[in-house]
Parts: sequence; C-alpha cells; structure tokens
Amino acid sequence: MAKLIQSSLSDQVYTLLKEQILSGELQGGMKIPEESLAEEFGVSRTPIREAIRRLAEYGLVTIRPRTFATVTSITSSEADDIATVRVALEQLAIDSIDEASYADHVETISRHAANCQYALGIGDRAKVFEEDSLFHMALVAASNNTALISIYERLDAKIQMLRIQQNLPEDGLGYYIGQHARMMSLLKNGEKEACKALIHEHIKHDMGYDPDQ
Amino acid sequence: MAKLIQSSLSDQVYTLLKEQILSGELQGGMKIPEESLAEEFGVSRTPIREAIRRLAEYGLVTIRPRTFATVTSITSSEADDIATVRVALEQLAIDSIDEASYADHVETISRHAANCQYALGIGDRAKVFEEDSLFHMALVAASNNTALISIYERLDAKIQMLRIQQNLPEDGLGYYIGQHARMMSLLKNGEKEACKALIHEHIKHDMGYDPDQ
DNA sequence: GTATTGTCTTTTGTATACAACTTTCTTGAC
DNA sequence: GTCAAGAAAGTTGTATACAAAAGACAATAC
Repeated sequence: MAKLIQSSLSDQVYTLLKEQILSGELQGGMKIPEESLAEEFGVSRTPIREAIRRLAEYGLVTIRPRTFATVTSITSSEADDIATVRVALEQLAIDSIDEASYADHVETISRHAANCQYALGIGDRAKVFEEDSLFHMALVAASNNTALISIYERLDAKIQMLRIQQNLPEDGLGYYIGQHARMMSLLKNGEKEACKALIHEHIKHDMGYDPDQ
Repeated sequence: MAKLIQSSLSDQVYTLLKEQILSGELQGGMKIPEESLAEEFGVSRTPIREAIRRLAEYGLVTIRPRTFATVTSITSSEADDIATVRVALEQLAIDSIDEASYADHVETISRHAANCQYALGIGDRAKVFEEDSLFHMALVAASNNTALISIYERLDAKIQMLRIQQNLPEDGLGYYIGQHARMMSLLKNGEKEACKALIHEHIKHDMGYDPDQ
C-alpha cells in the first residue's frame, strides 16, 4: 500500500508562498512579515520562518536581517543575464536529447504546446505563460539530465517572476508561440543546430530583446 | 562609519555546516541530527533547523521528513550530469567575457592559477582542489553575469563534494593543472573557441571522463 | 522460524515566550 | 523650521516545551 505522507505545515506554507509569488499575488518588493503571514495561514511563526528561509535560498525572497523579508525583485540587468543563461541551458538540453528520450517525452511536450496555442486562442494570457513555461520545462526534462533540470527549474521560477514584473506587451505573442511547433519539428528531424538557433531567437524575443544586439 | 552586522547564529551554523560538508568533514550519507548539532555548537535547535533547511534547498543536505537529515550523496549518474552542465556554463562564461572585464579579473584568475600550481608542488592535494575551484569561479565571475555566477556557485559546491566522495586518482593532476595557464593565454588572445574546447577536455578529465566517449 | 503486535526510544514538527535589534515617533534644543 | 536625542512600537532571533511521528526491539501467537 502506498504510504500517505502528510506534509508539514512548513512545506505547505513554502508551496503556498511560492505559488503566490509566481502567480503575482505577491509582487517583487512586497514585505512579508512573519507575524502577519502566521495569522493569515493560522499557524505559528515557526513554519513561516522556515518557509521564508527556504524561499530566500531559492532566490525568490530577500531577507534583510533583523528587519523584514521582501519578495525579490529582479533588475533589468539581471533579466538580461537570466535570458543569456536560459538560452545556454535550453541549447544544452537540445544537445542532450536523444531519439529514445524524445520519444518518451514528445507526448508531454506536444500537449503543452497545444495547450499554449489554445490559451492564446481564447486570450487567456496567464495560461499562455503557464503552458509556455511547462513546454520549455518539458523540453529540458527530455534531456534526462537531473542537474540541468533542477537548475532550470530555479531559473524558470525567476522567469515567471519577470513576466509578471515587466508585463511585456502582446506584440507578436502569436508568432512567438507558433515557434513551439517549429522547434518540435526540427527536433524530430534531428536538426539540432537549427533548433538551437530558433531557441535563441525565441527566448530573446520572449525576454524582450533584440537578438542581434 | 561602516556598520558591523553581527550575523545570526543561524547564518553562522549555515556557514560552518557548509564548510564541514565541502571539506569532507561531514561526508555524503552521514546523519545530521538537530539535537547533537545543537550540543556541538552550543546553541538551541532553532538555528540548527534553519541552517539545515537552507542547506537542503541548496542541495547539500537531504531531509527525510519526520526522520532525520543526511548529507546528500551524489550518484555517479548525477556526477555525469553535473560535468555536462559545468562544461556548458563555463563555456558560456568564456563567451561572455569581454576585454575590459578580463582586464578587471585577470589578476584574481592568475593568482589562483599560481596558488594551485604551488599547492601541487608541495603536494597539498586539498589546497590544489580549493584553488582549482577558485580559479574556475574567478573565470566565471569575469563573465559579469550574476545569474550565471550564482548558478555556478551552487554547482561548484556539488563539484567539491564529488571530489571528496570519489577521491579521484592523482594521475595527470599536473597535466591537468597545467591547462590553466593555457586557458588564460588563449583567453588573452581572444581565441575563445580554442579556449572552450580546452575547457571541455579539462573538465571531462577533472571529473573522471573520457572526453571522446 | 516467521510474522505481528505493542512498547520504548529517538528525532522531528510546532507553538510560545522572551530578549534584542531596527525603525519610527516624539520631544526638546537651537 | 530643522536637527538630534531619547522613548515607544514593531519585528526578528533564539531558547524551550510539548506533541506526534518514525524506527528499533522485544514479546507473543501461529
């Protein structure tokens, strides 16, 4: 029989806070005092503190010692840096995917591509971003490189925060989302270099860049 | 006047534990019960708990809920994955370094290269690895990419754990360390592709691989 | 001999109390 | 009116107490 592990309050608070940050409910710069969170969640300060410390280690929260913690806000220079690293990591993922692994993951990858396209159709902007993240995450997962996956997860969280923070314009969102299908077809045909080039353009566009600059 | 911030016990324990893990004093798989650490450090369990949670988030500690925490041990398949990501990140760093930034960092980089060579000469193996880490860290720092630097720091911690865990043979350590100087000269001449190729060989050797496999 | 149950021990998870520090507000001097 | 010093309020940092869960071990049933 599968064992049901009841997760600790600390874990639950951690998950909730992370969701609130990634959904934009808690935005960059906002104070998150332990006492008021404790009241809000109906627990003592202990599990709140642990969750906040963990989130700080994760990079989503900034602690000012003996003062208060805030939701981390990302500067535009950091955004540039994140985009650069993201390109490198996704390109590494593409290099690492072999045929067998692609076959294993293609179903998940296409599902998120389709969901993303659908969300675009009905104008659900939040859903577009969510499914876009899941698409890229699935691509990276197909690399089967655990170190890469866990690093990318962390980076993805920051990317989600950035999207909320900078609230990019809608321009070309359709074109951008359409690239997912092209990536998949290039991957399927083993045209990795072309796929990597497309990813470079894709991400630079996503993150508000001129790819040629 | 510069303000002296006295760091919290929690921070101190965090730093100490991290050092003990990275130095090999605490090895992979070892139990780290809160109570005994509390006695050892002469503090209560509270700061110990916070430090352990943060280290778990950092990836150095594995928590088994309601049971105990252990120092994370890295499987050989994860070691492969880490090496692959490491190559990609260092190559990205090389790509990102411009002349001005190289000029700013060359002093630090060379110092660690020299220290590493010296440590090799006097047969101080631990020091060789420490300075080697610092050399690579300095190289990455020259990229001026904050996201890359913080990701690499985390990865570097795992690399240090691996070195202790697998206790690689001495074979070719001299040859390997000698590559540092070649990297620097390639960088200085702007031969980035050659430098990246060398880094690939260097890391694969460091981490116990056949580069051609 | 094996499996099961119940007890004991160990260790974690959470709440709470208090001390210490930071910030803010107020008061007073100039 | 402005600045500085001191008091007050708010928040964090740490210790401690207790409850609850997991694992170890012995006793018992079959």
